[in-house]
Formats: sequence, C-alpha cells, structure tokens
Amino acid sequence: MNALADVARAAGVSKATASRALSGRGYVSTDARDRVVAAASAIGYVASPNAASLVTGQTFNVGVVIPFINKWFFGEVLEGAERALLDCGYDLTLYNLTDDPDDRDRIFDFFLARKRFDAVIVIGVEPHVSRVWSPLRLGKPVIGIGAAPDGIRSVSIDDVAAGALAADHLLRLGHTEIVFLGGDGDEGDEWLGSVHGRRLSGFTSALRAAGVPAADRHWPAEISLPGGMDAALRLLGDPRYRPTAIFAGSDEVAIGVIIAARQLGILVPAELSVIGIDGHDYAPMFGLTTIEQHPRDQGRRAVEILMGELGASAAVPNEPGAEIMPVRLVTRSSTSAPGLRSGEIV
Amino acid sequence: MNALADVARAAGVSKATASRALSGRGYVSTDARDRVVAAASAIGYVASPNAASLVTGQTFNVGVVIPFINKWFFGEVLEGAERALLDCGYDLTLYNLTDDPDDRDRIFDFFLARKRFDAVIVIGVEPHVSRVWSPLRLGKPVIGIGAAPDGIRSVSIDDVAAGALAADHLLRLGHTEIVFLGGDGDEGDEWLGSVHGRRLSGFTSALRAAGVPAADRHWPAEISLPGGMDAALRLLGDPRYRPTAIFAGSDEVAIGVIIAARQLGILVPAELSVIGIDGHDYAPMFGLTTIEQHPRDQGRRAVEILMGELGASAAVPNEPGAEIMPVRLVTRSSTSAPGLRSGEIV
DNA sequence: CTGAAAGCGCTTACAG
DNA sequence: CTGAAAGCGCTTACAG
Repeated sequence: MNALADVARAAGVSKATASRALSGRGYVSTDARDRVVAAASAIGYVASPNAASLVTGQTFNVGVVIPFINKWFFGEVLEGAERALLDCGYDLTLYNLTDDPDDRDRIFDFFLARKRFDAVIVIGVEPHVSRVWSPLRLGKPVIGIGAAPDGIRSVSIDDVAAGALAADHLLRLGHTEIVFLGGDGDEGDEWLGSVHGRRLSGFTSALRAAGVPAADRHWPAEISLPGGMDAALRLLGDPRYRPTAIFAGSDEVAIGVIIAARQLGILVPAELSVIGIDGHDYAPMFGLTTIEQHPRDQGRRAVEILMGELGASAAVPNEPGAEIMPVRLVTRSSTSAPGLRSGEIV
Repeated sequence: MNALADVARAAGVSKATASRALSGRGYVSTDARDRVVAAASAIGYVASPNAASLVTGQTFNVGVVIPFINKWFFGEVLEGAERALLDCGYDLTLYNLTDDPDDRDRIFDFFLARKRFDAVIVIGVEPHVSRVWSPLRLGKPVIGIGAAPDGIRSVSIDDVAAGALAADHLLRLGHTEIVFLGGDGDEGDEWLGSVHGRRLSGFTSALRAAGVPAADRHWPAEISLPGGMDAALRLLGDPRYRPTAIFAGSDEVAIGVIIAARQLGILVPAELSVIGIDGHDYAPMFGLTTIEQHPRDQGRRAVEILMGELGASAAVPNEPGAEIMPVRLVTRSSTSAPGLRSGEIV
C-alpha cells in the first residue's frame, strides 16, 4: 500500500534512500538514484504531497484571494501570479471574495487559516478591511497586490501619482473642465483610501496645483465597461454641464465613456477627451490614451517576494513595505486640446 | 505540539473524542462535544487538513484546468465553479494551461497526477487532446466544461444546434450572404471537432438545409474583441465581397465586428447584421443579438455532478455522457433584414 | 458514548 | 552513502 515502500523494494533500497533519491535532498549514490527512479516510473509511482507536507510543514501551495475574476486587472494579476507560482512548483488555490459578509468570514477565518498554505496573496483588498480582518493573524507570509489591508506589504502602482499624471496630461492640453469617473458615490475616509480614491486624490491635487478649481470633480461609476457607459450617459446627457475631458478610474470605465460618447454623437477627442488607467488589451482599438500599468508583472513580483521569504528562513516575514511598479503615459487618439463643444455648435 | 492533543487535554477527553467532536463524525455526548469545541476555540485550534487527508484519502480539493482566465466565457465558468466548490467546502486549485507543450505535460502528468485532488475539472479542453493525454489515467473523477477530451463526460451547450439557431435567425431575416467569423484558419478534423468548428458546422448545415450555398463561409478570427475587429476590418474592407450578415463565433468577436463596422462607417444593422454566441455582459450596450448561454451555470452544474459522484460511493465514476445546457436567442438591434449596402449607395 | 492503539505515506535526524 | 526508527497530525476500527 505504502507506495514509496514498493518503489524502495523494487529498487532494492530502503524507504529513506528512495525518498532521498526522489526528492533530491541528501546524498544518494548515482547508482541507487538511477535504480530508484527506474523503479518509480516502472511502478507508476505518484507522490502524496500531503504526507510530505505533514512532516516538512511545507505545502507548496499559496492561497489567493481575489474579489473579481472577470475584470481585466484582476484576471491579468491572476494569470501572472499563477504562472510564477507554477514555475516555482507551487499550487495556487483560488478564493473569489464576494461582498457577502458570511463569505468573507468563511474565507478569511476558515479556509485561509487552515494549515494548507505556505503563504497568502490578497488581490485588491482595500486598507480598511484590516479593521475586521488582519492577515497578520494567519501567522504566515501575506502580500497584497493593487491594494492591501493596513500593515500588510503590497505590490502596486502609485495610484496617487497615476491620478496626477493623468490630470497633468489633460491640464497640459488646456483642459480645465475635467471630471473623474470611478468608484463609489460616498467619499468617506474608507473610500478615499481605496485604489480609486487615491487616483481621485492625485487628480484633485494636480488640479489644485495648477490653480484649477478641484471641488465636485467626482462622478461615481461602477468600475466596468457598462458602468462607465451608464455614468457617461448621465453625465454627458445633461446639457447644463458638460466637461471637456473625462479621467476614468480604469480603462474599462474609459471605454464605456467612449461608447457612450459615440452613442450621443459626441466626437472624441474633438468635443471630449478621455483618459484611463490600465493599459487594457482593448485600449488600442479604441485609441484610448491611458496610464499604462502591467498587472501580470505585479502578480509575478508578488510571488518573487514571497518566494524569497519562504526560501530564506532568516528573512523577517511580513516586513512591511510597498513595492511600487512603474506606470507610463501612453498617448493615443482619445485626448487632444479642447475643441468645439456640441452645445456651442448648436 | 500535536494541536489536537492539546485540545483533548484541555477538554479532558481523548484525541479520538476530540476528533469526533470537531469533525462531527461518530458518537459524542453533547457534554463532551461542548467542552471540546470550547477548548478548541480557547486554544485557537486550527486543523491540519493534510493530516486528515492522509488517513481519509479525501482532500476536499478539486483541480481546475483552464486555458484562459481573461476571456469572458472562461472567467464566468471559473466563478461559477469556484462558488459551487466553496459552498461544498472544497478548495479550487487553478492551473492555467498555455500552448506551451512542456507546460501541458507538467500540468497533466505532474501537478494533476499527484494525490492532491478528489476530482478534476477541465475547461475548454478540446476532444483531440485525448490523443496525447487521457484524463482517465488520473484514476479520479474528471469532467469537462464547454468541451472535453474524448471519452470524458462534459457540461456544455449544443454548439452545433447553437450554430444552426444563429444561421436560422439570419436566414429568416432574409440574409444569404453570411460569413462565420471565428476559430483557426485550417479546417482540419481537429478544428472541426472543436467548439468553434461545431458552431460552424451547425451554421453550414442550416445554410444547406435552406438551399443557400454553404462553401467558403468561414473566415478565421482570433477569439477576442481585437481578433474580431481585425478580422472584420479585413473582411469588410475588401469592396469586392461584403456579406450582409456576420455570425461571430463568440460575442467578443461579434463586438469587435461592430466596432470595426463603426470605424468603417458601415451601419449596423442597416448595412450589416451581426449575431454572436454567449450572452456577454457587454452585449446589451452594443445592442448585440446573440445566442445566450450561462457559463456560470455550467461551472456550477459540473461541480454538482462531481459532488454527486464523490458522495455516493456506489456511483460509477466517469460514466460518459454530455450534459447539454440550454441556449436562447436574444434579439437586439444588431440584426435586421438586409438593407442598403454602402457599395450600392456609392 | 469513550479511549488506547495502529496507521495514513512520507521525511529526517541519527548511527553506521 | 545508507538504513532502522521515530514521528508529522490526524482518523478509525476495535474493545469496552
């Protein structure tokens, strides 16, 4: 029954030697190793990682918590992390965290707490979550991507700087009537600390620095293509006030804005400039100017950091710190100097 | 050290009783159970699933193989499967299968083969893969979603019927110049057995049944929004031949077509009707007529089937069979009777 | 209903 | 370089 024992017997060695030969740990003569490997493949030996984990304490398994799968940023991060983990021989166990509070408790306190993971990656979990859940109590390395609970290190872009960069691009083109589209309606402290809140705050600071009125620049929008479209239809459909430029909190929102503009007969960029954040796969086909980031790299980088820590036993686990990944302004055809406005034509 | 022993001692019972109290298996007096539960939470006991798996043979973990994460169908299936598994107390271990052959071997023969999973779900793995890899040799329940290697049961829509349904819709509107956009360029046997090949074959059969010439109706397109756009720009940009309708193999391709048409100044549906397959989240905002399916339900259903088998030890594992999920024609504004063609206006 | 004991399939000091 | 033995943290017949 004991599979390893069968291999050992067939190879004419002890279980200990068979184990060493197969795992590559410890000294084994070339001869013995060859016999063991041959016996293993002859028998069709498949290892039981559980048994090994039980004694070594290592699971070669990382838990990943993600709030969305079918949104571009999250899907890309997940692909990047999966690839990097696989390359290191690690499994990725996926938890899709919904808004349901019971769900959160179950994932955080039950699934993640069990001794099944060497480390945990939390994607897009906002700082304020630390009020109800501290990953530190898991007692294992944790890292956030995009955002992270307070006190947990993270890999992300500088959202404040990205917001300012987008604002600067529009200001430099001569826009002053700019609206930020994205995130919740309430600008409570929690929201201001979130990814989209930080993008807004960078944007607002840049406006102020340029001497442009910065109040009431925020229109809420669900962070998705339909969400961007809906918000833009409401915003642009109101003839009393129409901005000359929109800064969308994500490319998905920005593309929704462009589609809404087309539907309303508003020319982009002549009558409306649109800039996003992401570097979405679809950005080129819509000519979208954007602040480009590389979520796959963020996923990969987070795994690298985790691996460094898991390998070097001397390292301090969960040393706080934020790894800032680069962004870049990519100018396409959705932004230009403010031109004619339909209101003025009519 | 032995965590369960600590709990047992604190509760004044044996490890056996503590185990029974915590797992809910076997008889335990209410009194003992309460003491054990109290002791466990006082100590902060966290179970080691590995140890339990080692003796029971159950891992409460399902391996999921998926070729893409950031495509709508696949993301939805994954969300549906994840939710269903979580509700059953199962973990989902994710493997993103790329085109790299080394990758395939590693995932199929190493990662999936280990005794870490109670069952395996393969998403969108085409029939011909069975020539190089048979899931049956895993010796555990396997199920496919969307497609499945030969000999493996699956949950999917009837792609042939869906293709015919789309064709019938266009034929009924009066179209005869119809092109199918999707899938590879080569129509080899392998491809014809794939999801998009089956959609094409249903489409072709329907044309023939209606007495409409069915040869050379297939234009290759990468299955994505940019892929649909590129293919449509080439197809529609050639003035020598322009169909009055396009049947896209997926909604992503269809939306790409609509965007290409806009860019070329071709009116949809007046000059070009477009129909897709999926029921993508973005379909409504583009007014896309489509054959709607529900990938989340497919993910959920596959988990149900697996759970039924894992629960009932009497059940025959891997009994072949295809579970067909319903589709529905959803008519929106992207299809109409064929009207004026730009070529004719000029 | 409860406990002592064996054992799940491995790995790892330890002694040789 | 190799093997006998102990043990990782649980569960499960078995006998009571």
